[in-house]
Amino acid sequence: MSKKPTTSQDVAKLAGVSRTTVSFVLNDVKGIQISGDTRRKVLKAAEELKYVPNAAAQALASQRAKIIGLILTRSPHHIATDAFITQIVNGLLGVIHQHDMRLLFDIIEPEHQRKAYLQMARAKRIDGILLSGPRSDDDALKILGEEGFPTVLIGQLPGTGFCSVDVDNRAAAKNAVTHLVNLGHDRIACITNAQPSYTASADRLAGYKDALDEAGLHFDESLVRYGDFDVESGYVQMFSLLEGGISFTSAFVASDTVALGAKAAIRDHGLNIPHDIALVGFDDLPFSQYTDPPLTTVHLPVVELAQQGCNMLIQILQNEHRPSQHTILSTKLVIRKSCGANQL
Amino acid sequence: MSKKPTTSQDVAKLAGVSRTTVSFVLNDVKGIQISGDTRRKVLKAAEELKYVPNAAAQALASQRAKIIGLILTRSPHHIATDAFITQIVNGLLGVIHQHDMRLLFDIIEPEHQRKAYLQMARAKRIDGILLSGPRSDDDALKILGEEGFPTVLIGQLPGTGFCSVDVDNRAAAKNAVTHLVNLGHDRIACITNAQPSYTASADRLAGYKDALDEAGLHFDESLVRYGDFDVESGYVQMFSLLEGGISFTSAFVASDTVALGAKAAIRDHGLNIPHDIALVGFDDLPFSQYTDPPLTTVHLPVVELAQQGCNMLIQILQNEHRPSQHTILSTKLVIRKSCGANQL
DNA sequence: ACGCGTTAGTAACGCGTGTTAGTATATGGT
DNA sequence: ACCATATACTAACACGCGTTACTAACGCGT
Repeated sequence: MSKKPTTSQDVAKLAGVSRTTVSFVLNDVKGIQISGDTRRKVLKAAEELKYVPNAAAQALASQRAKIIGLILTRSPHHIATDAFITQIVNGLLGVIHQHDMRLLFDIIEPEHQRKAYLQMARAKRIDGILLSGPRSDDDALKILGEEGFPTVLIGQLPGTGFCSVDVDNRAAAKNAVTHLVNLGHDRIACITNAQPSYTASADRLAGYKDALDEAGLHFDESLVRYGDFDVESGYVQMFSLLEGGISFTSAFVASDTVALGAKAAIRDHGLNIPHDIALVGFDDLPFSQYTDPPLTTVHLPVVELAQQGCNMLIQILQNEHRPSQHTILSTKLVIRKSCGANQL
Repeated sequence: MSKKPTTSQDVAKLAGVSRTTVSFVLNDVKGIQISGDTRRKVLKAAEELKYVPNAAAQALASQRAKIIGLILTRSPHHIATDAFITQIVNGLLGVIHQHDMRLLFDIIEPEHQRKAYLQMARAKRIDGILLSGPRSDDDALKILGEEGFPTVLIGQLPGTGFCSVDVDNRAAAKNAVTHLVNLGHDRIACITNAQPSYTASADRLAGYKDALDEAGLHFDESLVRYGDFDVESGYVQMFSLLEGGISFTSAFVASDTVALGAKAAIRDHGLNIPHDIALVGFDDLPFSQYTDPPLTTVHLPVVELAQQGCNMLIQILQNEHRPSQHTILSTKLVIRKSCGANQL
């Protein structure tokens, strides 16, 4: 059967030193003198016994779990089609591994178990939290802030003291819509990526309005629909627009995933992209350049967002000071064929 | 600043009982008699102090971390476009939450840090491992088996004693290719989802051969290409086929992601799907029904795979016995338009 | 011989919880 | 009146490690 795992005591015994010395050597503690001779003995013994320190004991003694938590606050249904997660996790793991930490991943439904990540924080199961998709009506998050728990938002929550990493959704959206304006469109529909309680969603819609304003175009409420993260919502909302009786020649869809659904609806109406309706998305998901026609969209530096957010968090964990930093990464409009600009 | 977190000792003091009693009450220990009166006192005190047990201390004392690890053994590059992860995680979290556990997520590059998850297991950072994409040349995995660490594979590794959850890739591929045969195709190309060292990839290719055999068709090596998880590889390999000089009227691409790239290559050659080339994919990713034309593909019950795998793992963790169980879930061919069967 | 700093190492406590073995009080049977 | 048994709780140890405070030995100048 499975014998007892080896402890640092075993290593100490084999090396002929005290457990303290083993700890000093293996952790390479500064300001402590250990002769090269015993150092080698300890390392050899540890190697021989294949010693791996017990994570729980280490965490308990050192008060650091060496785990950071990535929390998404969306319903599982919305997550299912979210192509970001993969990229976020990817960016994160790179940084996390560098610091010899691990990633605890969880999805919290805003309605149900809002306090789940509060628990994890209080239980010290995780040293810090990276929270994607923060919502203003999240009181667990508020408490986290009051208790001073190391937290970094991917996204933003104005008026709170949280560190955050984000893009300028509003400016990016404005830029995308202006591109359509410049192509001669004056009736531009809009489908958001989500309900407006998500700040990113509200900001992108605001950017859409900004572009219309600047172009002197009338903002028509009946050309606006609210997506809900997933492909179906894009299909449904675009369908609704097309049946709405209000004509339009182009659409800004604030999410590539939602745009995929919108595209299908346009096709099912026998219309051509970009000839009948020019389409611009948002996010630049991995598959977006392979749709037919390839989707013009706003490139979101997701991997960098995750990396910088993670670096910020780790910095907070190391120094105790926390300057309430806000980083804004830049986006870029990627012009492909769905907008009609690259026709030939 | 942040005051000291409350311990069970604090709860005990406030409730006027011993720490032991607090533990008994909060853990609802069976076979121990506690009067309803003190039980209430303890619960009230815990509530009042917002007591949350320290995870590390619990883990150390109980020898159970209440964390299960999801390990993917692929390079980050391959992960980036993997649309499965989201679904796997989703299925997993549902089950994990039911058991009051958490998910540690990690991606291990086979080349570099193969032993990383061995470490996590030995450190008892995780109670069990769910491993997706097992490879036969993974010696860390072998050791895990020898040490009897609770492990469930999503996928298969014949000849080892690991529990596993999988689909019958071979039969599913055969079924998909037979569908093309029945539509009258006799020159059917094949692009695999990955290198053949991944068992799933080899199995799907074998299924392709099976279908040809059964139909009395000649297996032509020059109609086979090897994909590499991502969209680009599909583009490149389909390009190679089209330039190969060997004519074919249909293709079985053993991954929807790879098929997306293949589709783009076909389009860039000015060919029509399904008229010139009928296409069948594999996986049924969320976006596959929204491609143009919608992709005929083999539906993989990813969420169920994750759920059943997780249940299996938790069962192993609870009972000590481990029957080396293998579950095979069924797939289903989803016929859309890319194969040409639903033309009208 | 003595004092003093430096080097090399250790004993012992604390982290916060689970759990076993044991104690004190009430209950019931003869 | 006496023992046996159930009830309701607690003292004390264990989990494995980090870390502080302490000691022993050694060198070196006076």
